[in-house]
Amino acid sequence: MGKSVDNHLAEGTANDPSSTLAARLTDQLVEAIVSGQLASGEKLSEPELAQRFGTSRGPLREALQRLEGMRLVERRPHQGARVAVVGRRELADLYAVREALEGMACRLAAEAMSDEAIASLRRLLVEHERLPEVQADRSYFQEEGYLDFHFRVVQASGNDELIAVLAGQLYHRVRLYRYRSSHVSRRPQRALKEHHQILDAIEARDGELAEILMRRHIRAARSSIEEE
Amino acid sequence: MGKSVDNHLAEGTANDPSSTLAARLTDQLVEAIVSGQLASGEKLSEPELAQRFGTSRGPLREALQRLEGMRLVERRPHQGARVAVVGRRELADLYAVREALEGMACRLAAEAMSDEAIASLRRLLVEHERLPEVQADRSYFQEEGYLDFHFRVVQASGNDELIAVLAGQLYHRVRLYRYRSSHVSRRPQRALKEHHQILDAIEARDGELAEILMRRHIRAARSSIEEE
DNA sequence: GACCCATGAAGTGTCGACAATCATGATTGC
DNA sequence: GCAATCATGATTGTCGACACTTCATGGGTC
Repeated sequence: MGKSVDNHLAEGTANDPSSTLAARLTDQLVEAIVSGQLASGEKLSEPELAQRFGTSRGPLREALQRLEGMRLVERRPHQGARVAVVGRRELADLYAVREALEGMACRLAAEAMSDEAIASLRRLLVEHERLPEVQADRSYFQEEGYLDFHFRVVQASGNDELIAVLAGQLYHRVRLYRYRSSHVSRRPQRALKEHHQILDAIEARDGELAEILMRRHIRAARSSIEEE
Repeated sequence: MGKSVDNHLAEGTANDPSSTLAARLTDQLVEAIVSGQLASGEKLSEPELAQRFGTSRGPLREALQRLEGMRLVERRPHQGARVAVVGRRELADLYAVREALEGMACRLAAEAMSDEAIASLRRLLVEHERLPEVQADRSYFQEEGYLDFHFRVVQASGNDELIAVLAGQLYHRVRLYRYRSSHVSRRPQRALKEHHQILDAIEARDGELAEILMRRHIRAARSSIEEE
């Protein structure tokens, strides 16, 4: 999963025995949903899932609750949980919000990001460039590397509310759509180039430009998806 | 609580017997936290709270989980839950995000809001004007009426992701700060006037202006708080 | 006197069982 | 034959009890 490039989004406390069972279950369910193993819109039976993951309904319900918080599942009283459906409509809304928030994140990151963090992120982009999928202009590392860049920029903004909203909710739903529709960017090299440009602006401490570039980058990605 | 002006934020399924116990508990806890009955940073003991609300730990844990989703409490494994602390730093971050998102909401609302909804919101503002606290320029209806306006504009945007982020998380944290610090706006009449101006721009279908006015409105509120 | 370790209590995490609710299909009445 | 009603099964919501972790207290040692 993590491959050679470390992935900051997926897999949190997956195999940490000191943590709680509910937390591990949450990670497993996120993976199962995002990977399409649990289909979009599918009904999630508590007894069945509990048995499948070898646990009782208690921690499983807690995990479902957390997934509801991430808006990966929808629960209705006395009716159970279903995997969220992220269609074109939802994705358009999602990207509109991303544009506003990540543009702002870029502006802040241009002021707050440390030189070391910038250098580290640059190395990550270079690593991505060497990936065979990208070289062949096929896909951008399952889109996970793509989100990893965005994640780091958002973290560098230093605004905890912003980080919570994007990393805690929106990115999960983006991942849900990407996998479900087996989406592969048709413009990996182009996207990677744009990432470099954005990082250039951040490095030059030009927040205004960084915001403009990021907003355009997200709009382009959105168009690319909508044209499919 | 609701008073004569209906409040769309507080009190969801509070006394709906058909709903689940956990849902009602959630509403009660939100009220208790936002009203300061449960102090900021206070440790929340599950057995104690369960007894106080006359229920078992099961539904109570579920309610705490939901509060964690709203970021009103923070839970740590094997250590329990504490009421979230929203200080000046957090509030500044919060308002920065609000500025970006609600500005966007205004732009969308200018396109999507129905004439009836505009008229209804206008009536709400006129009602607010007649409140004695506002007339005396003392406070703007416990700040709840204030948020109610913002809530309606956001809903009118039609962007479900936006609505979920603002109404599901950010507004709760704003409320937490406002009550905790027994905050009362020192500029209710001014704020109300700005609300009218924003609605004017929406009514004129001028999204660009509506966004500018909303952003300035939120910046002004933020300054007003920071100067206290 | 200070530091470390053991012991106890309190609290959280997990489990299995019961009760209430909803969905499905058969039955009855028109 | 069709619609409404009722019974049945399964699932969700709730509860009480047990196991494990954490924190505080007290005793012992250096």
